[in-house]
Amino acid sequence: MSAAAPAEIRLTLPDGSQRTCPAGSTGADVAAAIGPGLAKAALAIRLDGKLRDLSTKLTGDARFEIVTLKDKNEAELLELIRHDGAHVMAQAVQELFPGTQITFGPATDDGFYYDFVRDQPFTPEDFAAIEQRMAEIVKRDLPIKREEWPADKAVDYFKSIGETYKAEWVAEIAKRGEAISVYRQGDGWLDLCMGPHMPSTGKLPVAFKIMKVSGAYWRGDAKNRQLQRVYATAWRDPKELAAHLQRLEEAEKRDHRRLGREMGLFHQQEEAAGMVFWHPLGWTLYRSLERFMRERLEAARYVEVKTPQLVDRKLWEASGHWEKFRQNMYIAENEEGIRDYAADDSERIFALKPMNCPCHVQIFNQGLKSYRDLPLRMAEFGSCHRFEPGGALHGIMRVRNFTQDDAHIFCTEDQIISESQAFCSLLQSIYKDLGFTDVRVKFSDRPATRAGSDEIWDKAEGALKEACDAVGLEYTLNPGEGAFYGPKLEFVLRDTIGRDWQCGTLQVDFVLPERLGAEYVGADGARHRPVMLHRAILGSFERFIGILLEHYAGKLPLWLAPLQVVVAPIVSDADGYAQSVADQLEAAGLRVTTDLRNEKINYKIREHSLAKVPVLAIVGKKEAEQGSITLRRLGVEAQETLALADALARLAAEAKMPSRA
RNA sequence: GCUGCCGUAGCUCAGUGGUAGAGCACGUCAUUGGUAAUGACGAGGUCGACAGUUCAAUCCUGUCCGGCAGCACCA
Repeated sequence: MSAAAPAEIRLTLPDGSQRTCPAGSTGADVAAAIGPGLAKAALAIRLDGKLRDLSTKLTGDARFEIVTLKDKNEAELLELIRHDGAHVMAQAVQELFPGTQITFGPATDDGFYYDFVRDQPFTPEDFAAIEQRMAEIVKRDLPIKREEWPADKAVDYFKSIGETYKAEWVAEIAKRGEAISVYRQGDGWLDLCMGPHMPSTGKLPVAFKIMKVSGAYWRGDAKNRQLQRVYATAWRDPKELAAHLQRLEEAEKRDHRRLGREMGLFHQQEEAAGMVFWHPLGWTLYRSLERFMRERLEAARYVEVKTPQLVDRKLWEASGHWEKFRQNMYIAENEEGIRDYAADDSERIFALKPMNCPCHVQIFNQGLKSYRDLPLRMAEFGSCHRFEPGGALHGIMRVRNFTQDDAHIFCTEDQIISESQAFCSLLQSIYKDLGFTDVRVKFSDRPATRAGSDEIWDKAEGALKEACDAVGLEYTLNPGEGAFYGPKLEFVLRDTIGRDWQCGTLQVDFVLPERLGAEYVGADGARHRPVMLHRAILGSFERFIGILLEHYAGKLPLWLAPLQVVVAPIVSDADGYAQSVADQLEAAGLRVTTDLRNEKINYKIREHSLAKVPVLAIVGKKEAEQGSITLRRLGVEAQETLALADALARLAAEAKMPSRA
């Protein structure tokens, strides 16, 4: 501390009041001065809005806040708790399993994990023991103290205790010139950490649970050694923990794989791993979505095409996919001697298309294009095959055969901006109609090695940003993560349990037109390269339907529901009337069936409710006599008896596909 | 692909070194019942595949296939 430091410093508390204390006091001192209750509850302080250790020495005037379990900044508080939790778990594991090395242990959205190095795998049976030891460490109430160490001391220390990964990491931090801080928990155990932390292990709420263990690569690189990642969830109190576990259970109920079975939409089987067998109802849903997309694309002046599944490798060589993407491609080689005729092209090798772009360029290249033809928006619901690694497959969200709502916009450089804007606005309108307003956008800009001049990149990056701004989409930056052929936007939706899935995308491409020789004649009479915008809104029908199912927990909006109405008579005397009601509903454009089985109405309601049929039309003697129907909505006990004509009109209106506003 | 776990009836799951069980679903019969399960009876499985150990394997071992979670990769 410099000699000029004032003897007294002034703290401004959250309520605006001011308080003075001797310079060099700690947060804990101030808390104690305010009151013993607060001193006990204090977990950390906030100095000018920044979270700090309670033991931080106060050296100047500042806005000052004491953080307790009641802190209003829930996210920051939880992170503090979880970060401590990670350390407590690490200590517990090292006490229980000597010889285990520690590496990284950050907080996550619902808890924390820690990556360990240990030859023997952790098993779910170990979880209880670890939890118990953690609770014990909490009970020991070990003081947590920050220490700043010179880098070489830290390297030597971690090496001396066999923590080679920590030593490696310290060396790296030191190289960047950053300070090395360690947090000591009790007398012996310590971990390299930036902090902040709570003052002692006793402050950690015993509201954590170890959830799972899995492999994870050191520094996130598959070439490195695989570590064991132990995940835990952690909360402010046991009630919150219980609520979280409850949420997970609920999420499981809306898992798209489960709903797909319960609703009779699709199935998958090992003879076609990573592919989808769409059942009649599932395919109806698929087609509704397809019809919706087709209408929107037509309104947005796209033209639709269809291109081959199997294409000679020559095209993939020209496009660069053969070199860059071959390990993900299904290659069809001709087996010798299986045909009883001589095939002209038995020597040739074909591959199932993993992407549609090269095929679209082939269409573009037919006939000489003029600048007057641009922008040319070429759409295809293109079925693509990619040999995805087995561990990546996930229901219908990550498959090996999927159908992209793909399109390529061939345009001039000057049109990038307007086309990007038009696309973002189309995308946003479609997401909105499908019920998604919480869309994450990631913007990836120029990577270190890239094609195209800086000038063009400036233009392309600017266009993508402007397009987001124009329709009010906020994005986060992924610096340097763009493709080598151009910058991109990724539109990400989140599934039930918080996993993110990329759906839409917009990519500017300066390279493929070049590689595949696309050109147009400009106003100047000379030939020019068009720019290609690769874009998708749903991403793939398969993934998007999975997201839709989870988003709505199977309770799809009426226009998307594959089976919209089931007409169920209460007694068989009403069968004839039920059939006539169904016929009229069908004539009004609804997807409807009857349930004439000899079952009680309770049974029928239960069954169709479980199958997520949105509307049940119940008819008994009363309805048959009055010419009415009684409607029951999915998940709603209330019923409503309407004149048939009214019901028909109402349901038909409700079942209308959203069209361009 | 990597790590861990898993694969028994259509589904959800018990179970055992001596070739298997429940609930629901399914079929038959009876029941005509006003808003989330009517009852009785019946049929269903080479226990994922292939090898090995064993007198004997659904169970133990190995390999493969598939699934789940995470990592890596990706729409």
